Amino acid sequence: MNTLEEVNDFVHNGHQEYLPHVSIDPVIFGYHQQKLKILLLRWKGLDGWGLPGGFIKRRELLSQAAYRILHEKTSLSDLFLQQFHVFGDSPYRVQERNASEYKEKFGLEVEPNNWLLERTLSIGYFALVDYSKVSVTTDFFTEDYHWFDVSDIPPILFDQNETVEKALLTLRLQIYHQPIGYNLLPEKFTIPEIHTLYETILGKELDQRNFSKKLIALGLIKKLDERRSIGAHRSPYLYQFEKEQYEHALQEGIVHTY
Amino acid sequence: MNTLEEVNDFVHNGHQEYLPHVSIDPVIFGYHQQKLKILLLRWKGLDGWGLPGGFIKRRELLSQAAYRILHEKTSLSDLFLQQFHVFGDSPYRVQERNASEYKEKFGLEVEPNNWLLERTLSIGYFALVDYSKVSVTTDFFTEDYHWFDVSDIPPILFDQNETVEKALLTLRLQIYHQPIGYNLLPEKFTIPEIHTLYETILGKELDQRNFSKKLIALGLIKKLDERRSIGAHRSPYLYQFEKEQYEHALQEGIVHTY
DNA sequence: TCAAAAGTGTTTGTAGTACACCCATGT
DNA sequence: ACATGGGTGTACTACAAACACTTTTGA
Repeated sequence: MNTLEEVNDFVHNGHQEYLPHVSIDPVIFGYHQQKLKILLLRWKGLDGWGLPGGFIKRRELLSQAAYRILHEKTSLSDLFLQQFHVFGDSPYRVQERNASEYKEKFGLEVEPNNWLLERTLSIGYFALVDYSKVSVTTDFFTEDYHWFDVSDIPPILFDQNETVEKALLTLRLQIYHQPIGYNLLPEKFTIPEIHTLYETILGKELDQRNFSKKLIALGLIKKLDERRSIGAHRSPYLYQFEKEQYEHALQEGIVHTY
Repeated sequence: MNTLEEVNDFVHNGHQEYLPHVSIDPVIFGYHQQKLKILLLRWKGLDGWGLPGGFIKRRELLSQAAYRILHEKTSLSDLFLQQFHVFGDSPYRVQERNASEYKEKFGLEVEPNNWLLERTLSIGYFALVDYSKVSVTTDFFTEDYHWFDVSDIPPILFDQNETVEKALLTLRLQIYHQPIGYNLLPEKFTIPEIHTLYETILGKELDQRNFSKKLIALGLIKKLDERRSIGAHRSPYLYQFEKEQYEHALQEGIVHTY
């Protein structure tokens, strides 16, 4: 959606293609330089950062819509994606917006009963992606993007700070019952890397010996016969996830601590 | 919504009061005679059982809408209510319905672009209620109600069997991290009662000694100086939930098994 | 040879699990 | 007195938690 013609078509006829009143707002987590990051877009006119949301097509399955939106923004197709909450309690979201806002901010003429002005519920998804493989696509409404450290998220649009908070909370809870990491790490990784990832997500220190013991005992990872050279230090072994064990644990859940 | 006038107003003008495309579908759990039950309504015309769903008013908070719908159907105000999933993947829900269906089934004339014919996403909530305090209200669309044993749910409307399944799964998972029972049991209850409740929800046997030990150790319940007379047997002690501990555990979560 | 990071085992404590007998009550 | 369900304590086991020193590597 880049030409003015496309944008106008979306604004004036979008309700024929998309369901009004419901949006999908993905919180995209990536991991880079030992920091957990979230991808935000800079919304033109609104002068603020926001989640890379989108709408559901009228004949599209909900889960397909979520994958499509993610793919459109990040060009990724291999990712972990999970619905976590519907947001519909923010006073901001209950109020409908007015047409003059659109005129001012985007320079677009919008009729007073336009579908984009109506109240919208937000379905929150969180995604875990390989930071290095993401290439972000911007469009008419978004002029920039940035990976923000989760410990340093700025005030963002509408009630979306709440969405990010809840996504992080869900991720932290889930890590105790499901393996996480397959989509956040490269195919081959070292123990110190996954160890730091878990510490970063949970925001606390984990004993290195107990941690690796646990992952290996659960059969989630296996040691390879390769090492990574990291300069003036001992070369750590590379590991891979055991795909079958990992999938099984995803399905069945695991009960444990780290 | 009982008079024909009210019904016609809802069908033809409901989209002015309610958000189209989104419904709330509550799975209401009750506990009676050592069985876990779900409340279903008999939908007139559709000739089938279904969840007691409803729509969200345009200026109403999502959580308020859920409470209002529950209250309208059960006349309860003290209950545990929690959102658990949005359903939008059923092929049935993607197809829009046609007007002749309404004519046939309800005897109502409906214009072809009526809001009720459009695709609807369903927000699943589950509720835990005191069976004995529920008094069900039916209306024009619903002619009867029934509490079904969870092990014996009939095929129900649309994709709602999936909704019930997922609600049950969520309940079973949650019972490991949160106390449950406050809304399913009367104020005073015996150990064998709550023990059977947990066995019923989890669908497996729990050692009676370990179970009561655990609940007491967690400080969730306290023994009263009363007993219940149960006929030709030893009278069991009555217990009560420790409200503060219980609330605290609800907030913070508990990590344990039973 | 030094600095920085990786790698590895053992002990201790706690909590889950398994298990069986006596007690109270009404008929 | 008997049938039925209620109530209680202990021993074992497994796993989480705590903890420190040696090895590798490049500068």
